[in-house]
Amino acid sequence: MSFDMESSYIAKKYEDEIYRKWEKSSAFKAVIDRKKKSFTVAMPPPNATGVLHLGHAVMLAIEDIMIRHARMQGRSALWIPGTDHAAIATQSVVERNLEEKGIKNPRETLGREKLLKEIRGFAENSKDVIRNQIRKMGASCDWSREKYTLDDDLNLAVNTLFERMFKDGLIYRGGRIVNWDPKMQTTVADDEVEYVEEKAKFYYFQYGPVVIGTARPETKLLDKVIVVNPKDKRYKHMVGKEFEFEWIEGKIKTKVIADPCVDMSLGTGAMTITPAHSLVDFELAQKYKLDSPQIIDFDGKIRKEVSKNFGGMTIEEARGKIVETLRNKGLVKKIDENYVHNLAVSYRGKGIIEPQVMKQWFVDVNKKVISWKGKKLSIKEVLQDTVKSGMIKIVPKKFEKIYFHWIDNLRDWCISRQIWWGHQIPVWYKVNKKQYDEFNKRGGSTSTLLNILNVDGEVRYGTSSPKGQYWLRDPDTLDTWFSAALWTFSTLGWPKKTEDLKYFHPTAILETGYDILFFWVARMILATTYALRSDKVPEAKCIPFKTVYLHGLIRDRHGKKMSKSNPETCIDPLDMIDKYSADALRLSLVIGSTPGNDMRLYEEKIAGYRNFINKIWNASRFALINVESKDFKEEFSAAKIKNTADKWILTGLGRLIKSVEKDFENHRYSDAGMKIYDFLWSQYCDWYLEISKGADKNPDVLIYVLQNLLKLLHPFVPFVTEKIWEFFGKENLLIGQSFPQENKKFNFAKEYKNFELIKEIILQLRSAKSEARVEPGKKIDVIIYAGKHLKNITKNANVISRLARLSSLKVDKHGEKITQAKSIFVGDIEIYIPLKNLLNPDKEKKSLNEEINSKRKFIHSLEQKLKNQSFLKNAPKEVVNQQKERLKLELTNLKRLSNRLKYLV
RNA sequence: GGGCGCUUAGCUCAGUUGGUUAGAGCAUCUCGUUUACACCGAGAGGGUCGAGGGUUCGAAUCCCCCAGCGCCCACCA
Repeated sequence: MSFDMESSYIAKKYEDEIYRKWEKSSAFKAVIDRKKKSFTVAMPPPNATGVLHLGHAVMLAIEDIMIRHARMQGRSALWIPGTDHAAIATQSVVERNLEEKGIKNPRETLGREKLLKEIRGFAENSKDVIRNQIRKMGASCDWSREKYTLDDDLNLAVNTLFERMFKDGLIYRGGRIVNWDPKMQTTVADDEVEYVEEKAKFYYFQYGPVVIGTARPETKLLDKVIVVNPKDKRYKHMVGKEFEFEWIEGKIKTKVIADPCVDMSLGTGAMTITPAHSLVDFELAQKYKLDSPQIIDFDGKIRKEVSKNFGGMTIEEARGKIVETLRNKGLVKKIDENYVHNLAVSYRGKGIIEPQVMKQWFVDVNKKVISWKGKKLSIKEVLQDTVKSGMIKIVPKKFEKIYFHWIDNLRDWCISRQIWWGHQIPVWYKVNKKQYDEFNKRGGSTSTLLNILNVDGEVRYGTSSPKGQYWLRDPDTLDTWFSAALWTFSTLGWPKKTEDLKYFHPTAILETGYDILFFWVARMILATTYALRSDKVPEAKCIPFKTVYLHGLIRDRHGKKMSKSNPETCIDPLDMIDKYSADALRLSLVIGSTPGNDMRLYEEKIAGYRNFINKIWNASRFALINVESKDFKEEFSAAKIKNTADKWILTGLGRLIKSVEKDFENHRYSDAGMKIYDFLWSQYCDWYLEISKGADKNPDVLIYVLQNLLKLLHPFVPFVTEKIWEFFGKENLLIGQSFPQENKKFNFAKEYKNFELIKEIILQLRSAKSEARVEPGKKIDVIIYAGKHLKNITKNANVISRLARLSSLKVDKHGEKITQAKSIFVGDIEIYIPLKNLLNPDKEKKSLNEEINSKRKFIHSLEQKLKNQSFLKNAPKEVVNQQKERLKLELTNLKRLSNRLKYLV
């Protein structure tokens, strides 16, 4: 064994080298082995837009723990890495960069092909950056199976699924109200709309016979219908009648209808509707077969066709002007300046959402076409069943409720986006010559144009043009979550029937942040159940994963979201790796975090775990210094263990392993990590190594426990443990070792208990102003120097009598006859008690009195309890006996305390 | 408006089916440095477990109510 361990662990020096070693060893590569069970995790693909942030770091840390643990358990563990093209996010970043470079309106200036080339270059570049960052975290993923959502084979998967859903009528083109982002010029899904509270003006206008309230006067240009509640007495007489009166641009005719959806208590109880720019109004208009004229165009301006005076104006301009017009006509009744409402903004682009009626592509969530457990079910129903029936478990459970609630409110999913970066929709429209020419003349960039041209003819699926003239391919792309939804099986080769797919799917667990439960997790269930289900494939094989583990978000020390705009609290994982090691960062992200709960992170926390990493290093260093290479045996029998301390640490290790294994089963990674942390630091180092210093060491046990601890720690802190493993001069890497199992032969319950008692005694003696010392070269394991006048140290009366019981030490009934140095044996451990260091009698008296008082109180309450009939009747016997014994003990303690007090006086 | 959480030491958080006198890390203070480690060791102080009520022999834990904070969903004409 070569020995060149520095006195502290230098992560920077080793981490990259160790990662290369793992990669070279093909330890990450998952092999199909029918004798083994598979364990698959599909890595949530980071967006190919830039840099790794803490959200990725926490995901990588937890998943790597799962994977390394499974691998060490002997399962064929596959972790599929990859990246996501992140349609809107990426395109908007690239467009912004180009604009900063001075290229105005990049879509028009560059055109489709050139812009896509720009984006592709950008994405390739960030993919490289991300790959390296994933390596920096120590992620043991199978790089040979790396995927990208725009790879050819994943493209094929997307198109295949689209085709099938299209033919099943699950994907349809429909004119419905969608969330339109005028800034990015695209639709976004319902889930991608965020609401931001905003203070705005709320206007009350005289609208013919009624007063209406609105925050958006500009949408009222063409309102022609008044809606009231049928029960509303104020308006009952008007229902069904028509009115003619002066409005924004001259006289208009208006009809009054009644519908129960109107809230009488809200505003004036009367409203007008704008079907083209409000979901509720749109649904009402459909119910009563009303027109839904478009008022605001796709650029967010008033349409010229709609208004002579306001056409072409932006919303803000028009709003002011319209209110002015109405004021001049005397129709403004009141303006509420402090109206607070929620402004809908796009989750990605932060553009203000304008609802628009458009023909777009949707996934029907209510059509019953999936064969599921003997019935034809809808997407919604299958989504519900997978979780309700327990096929898929969500950790923590509270998210199951949130999931069901989401399904209840789920509407058809709009999957078409009017951007270019992504999977182009594989459908073609039959148009006439005029439409064809016009489309091409005007650039044909998005389906917005198809809407303007009113394309409404035959539609065919295909990735190449159907035969015949005048076919136009839909220029739009699919929602990025559509391809992401296929991630677990498209990465394994679907639609081809690959061996990988058969062996590694369904994946064991999906680990991700709870913030994308709906965006992604639910949609994966949606896509997988539909895509994989057939008569030959049973339901249980048609789920993407068996468990969903949702981690919390990382927040700064004040509980706020970390954002790059605040560099003071924003932590860059790479900085932290550089400063404190990847291992320390990993621990800080895992320990103290419970699934589904947000966690606060700050630098001191990471520094704390860096200290622990160093502790592992030094404990190993100490052990290795003390043991020559051929000095220990890896296998030994229980009979060879003689020392109490050895028996104690081995038993403790067994218990630790058992408990850690249980924690892994229950996804309690934080608990598992904390237990190993505590065992290594507070038991192995603070007790076992200290004790071994003065004694004849048993190198077998010393090394055995250390090696087991390294194995236990490896999933959490792979780098440092692997590096230390090298010093054992083994051929095989630690990553490929098997995870420790409890060795039942090394279970010495009696000695374990004894040693725990010794620890307690020593602690009590220590707290009595004493010192723990180890004397080299002596036979004894522990020497305790207790304070002088031990007889006056009240706390230890009990200790002394317990010591007496355990040893041959003679004390009188009050335990106060120890007046000089003594050494006693507890088992094979000798405790040496010289008396020195005088304590302050006054102080002692005071604290003694306090203690006696609190003891009295406690004894009183115990006595009350033991007199209580219902306690005696109902409490379990063991508890009663326990309490009785305790009372006895406390009474003797009280006696001793009182005696001690007398003695002092 | 509907739903879901959270509130435990100065700070960050554990506390598994109710069961000894409620725990850890950091921070603070005191002492120490011996065969690994100052990124160290030993010790101390610090909590009416958000408020109130209930169930129970026994509640941080279960139930009710109140307060504060947060999240999700819906919607705001």
